[in-house]
Amino acid sequence: MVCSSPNSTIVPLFEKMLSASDAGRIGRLVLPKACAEAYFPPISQPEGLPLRIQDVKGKEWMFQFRFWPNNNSRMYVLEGVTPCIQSMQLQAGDTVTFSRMDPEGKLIMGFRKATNSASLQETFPSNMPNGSHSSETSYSGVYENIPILSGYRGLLQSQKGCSETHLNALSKKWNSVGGDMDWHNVETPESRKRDALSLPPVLVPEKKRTRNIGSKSKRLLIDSQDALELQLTWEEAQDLLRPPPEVKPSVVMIEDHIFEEYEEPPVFGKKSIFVVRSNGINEQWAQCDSCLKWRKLPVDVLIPSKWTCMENFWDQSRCSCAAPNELNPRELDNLLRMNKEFKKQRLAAASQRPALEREGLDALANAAVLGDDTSDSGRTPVVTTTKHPRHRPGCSCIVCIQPPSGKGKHKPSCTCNVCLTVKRRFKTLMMRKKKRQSEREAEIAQKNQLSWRTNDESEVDSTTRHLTPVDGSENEARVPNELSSRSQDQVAEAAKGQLDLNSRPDREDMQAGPDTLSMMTLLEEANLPLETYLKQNGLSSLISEQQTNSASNVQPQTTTESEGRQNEDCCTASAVHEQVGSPEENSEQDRDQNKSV
DNA sequence: AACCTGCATGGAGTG
DNA sequence: ACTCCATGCAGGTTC
Repeated sequence: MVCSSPNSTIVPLFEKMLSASDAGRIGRLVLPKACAEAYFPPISQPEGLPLRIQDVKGKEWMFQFRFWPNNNSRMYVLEGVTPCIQSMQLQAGDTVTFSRMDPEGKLIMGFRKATNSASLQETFPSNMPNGSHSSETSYSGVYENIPILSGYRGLLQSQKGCSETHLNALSKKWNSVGGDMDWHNVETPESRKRDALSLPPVLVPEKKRTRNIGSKSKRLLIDSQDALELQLTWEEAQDLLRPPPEVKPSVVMIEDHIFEEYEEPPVFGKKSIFVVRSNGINEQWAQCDSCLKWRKLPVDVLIPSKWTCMENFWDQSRCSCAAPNELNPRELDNLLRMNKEFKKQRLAAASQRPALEREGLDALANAAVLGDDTSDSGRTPVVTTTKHPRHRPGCSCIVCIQPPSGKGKHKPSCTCNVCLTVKRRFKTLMMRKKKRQSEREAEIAQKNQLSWRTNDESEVDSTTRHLTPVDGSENEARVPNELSSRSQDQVAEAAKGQLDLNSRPDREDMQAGPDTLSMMTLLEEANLPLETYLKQNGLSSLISEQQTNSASNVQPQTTTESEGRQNEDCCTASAVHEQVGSPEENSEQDRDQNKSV
């Protein structure tokens, strides 16, 4: 098991699905070029250099990181991986992940078995002190996959082959509306058990299929609308996940948040409908599998996938299929209609989310959907709070507490999670805007300087310099510090207050360069007056609050720190998002330099 | 013969 | 047209 000092953070770098040849006996793991160049030490000789990588059990492996010249390019490989692959019992189709422990810069290798419920058994380094965990159980690991597919066809595509995997990793690990327990899933006998219980690994007996598996997740494109539907289907599936009966979770307290950890995989429960009566009373309705009558249940009960009136322990008068239906046809119709309507609206809203909200305001949009839905209230407005697994009326997570359609009665001084998040995210937007401006200014200044500066290499800025390929000997000497120095640069960058607290690392468009549409949209949004923004998001009640606050500009660092504690969904991921930005850019610079040399 | 090493080839995706 | 990368394969080395 990987252990780190309390001040260490584990930064997911990239992941690679093992091809047949990667997992084969040759012992060569082909690395995505961009990832190798961005995250591993630069090498200028084909021989490369030895790389020490620790696996999740704490075992250290020494691989040869090298490249082959190939078509005027390079093909990066890790040699000698066979023992490690075997140790992890990996095969073609499984995924290995590479992370870095900062500030030591130690490389860490994890893996994920290829199954249909992949992230359930993700095995990652534990002990991520600065990482974020939400209050969800490990079931949310499944949910974590959803954003990856959520309407961003480009997400699984290559972004120069690198961030594809990176994003994937980040989004799985650190994106977090639903929380993140992947990091909990350290290799344990229990997780092994989970492996055994999960769906079988993708079979890869034939060459053709092997190619498909190996042929990069980036090629598994998915149409955005399909993805949305898939997401909803997934979400619906999450509603059905229940803790296994008779299994007591172990409760862990981390930074005042209670985490329930289950050793056993979830079981499927029965779909039920939640209703809030006009008098404010919550109800849960479920349908008997035998007589198909609907029965009212206490809101907090979880029923198994097969459920009949006989098991209606909460209402003795209706614990038999012979008992009359509690709902008249009209009520039932209304109930079902509302539920259907809700789903439809959720789909529509998801596909029309504005760019700004894509930035990370999904939760707010969901709130709007919920609100619209309730506004369409019949006698029995349906308020489904099951935004992710096991959410029920009364749940106080950030998703469930959102005000209906933003028409909430939140006061300017409200300090609820939603209000804080909205305020904070607005501040982030403003910070970004400022950052862009200062960058532009710096750029102009730099251009001016270049006009009189010579091309003396000693004047190349450190970021560029440390990524410039050097000769082998220098390479070797630099190895131990290379990664950590990079990470320190990144940390320093983050410390300058350039964290994007709104970042959704799972969204490729946010990871792409500043010239992407979404970034432009973001900037445009940032240029909007706050009032406009708040109104757009139905949070006009916050306007006055913001006006009060705008005078006192919050220190970025402070924001970041408090963010980490307050908000489980964006801080860490955002930090990483920013962090990876530079290596990637640097990598590009590096490559350009290579060509020019 | 089996394994290792380095390069070549070609499918697939991108711009 | 170009890049990436999975995999093939020839030649060398080791058992």
